[in-house]
Amino acid sequence: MDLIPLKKSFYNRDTVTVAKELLGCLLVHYAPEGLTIGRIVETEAYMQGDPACHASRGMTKRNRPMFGDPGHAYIYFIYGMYYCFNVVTEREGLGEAVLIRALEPLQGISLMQGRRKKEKMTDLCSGPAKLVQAMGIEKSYNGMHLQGNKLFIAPGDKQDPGVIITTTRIGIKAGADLPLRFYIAGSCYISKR
DNA sequence: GTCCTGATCCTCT
DNA sequence: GAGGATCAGGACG
Repeated sequence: MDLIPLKKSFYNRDTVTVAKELLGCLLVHYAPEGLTIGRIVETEAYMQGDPACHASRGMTKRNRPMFGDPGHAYIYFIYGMYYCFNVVTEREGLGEAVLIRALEPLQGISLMQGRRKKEKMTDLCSGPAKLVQAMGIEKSYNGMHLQGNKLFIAPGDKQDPGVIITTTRIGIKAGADLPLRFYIAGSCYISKR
């Protein structure tokens, strides 16, 4: 399969479109310990005017990467223990992003199992904080662009990712009724609930 | 400065 | 199904 990073122009579009088209794409991380790859099976869109979006109340030290160039990573710390991985979308300065919520593990499975201290395939990447752990993504990647050769997203090997289901988002209160969560129908690697 | 909340996950019942 | 871990931001005084 081709492991060529998606171009900046892919991300510099409507956030919902990017969130849908990221489904089926591959998240690739060349870590010192080895290569891990996961197929994106679940995303959520966070947009301007959305109370749940960190950027909805202007720029702060924490959310500054969200206002950067499209195609940058925005990684943020939550609940004192976990990190979530987002990709910045739309034009620079707008402050929109897509949260990667779940992956189907493809390569580096044993590495993921070691990092997660879990054996089951469905326990490796079935949640935003889990996949960050399994992929070995660190907070130092915050604000980094995804066109390099360490951490990036590549087009999926299949043209058609399958049927995309649109539902309301998970685990948030503000804006909970907005249909901004997308996942691949039938995948057993999504974060359920 | 204090207080509260959260785009979570894990470990019990 | 419920509660704890654990900390940075944001709201308020």
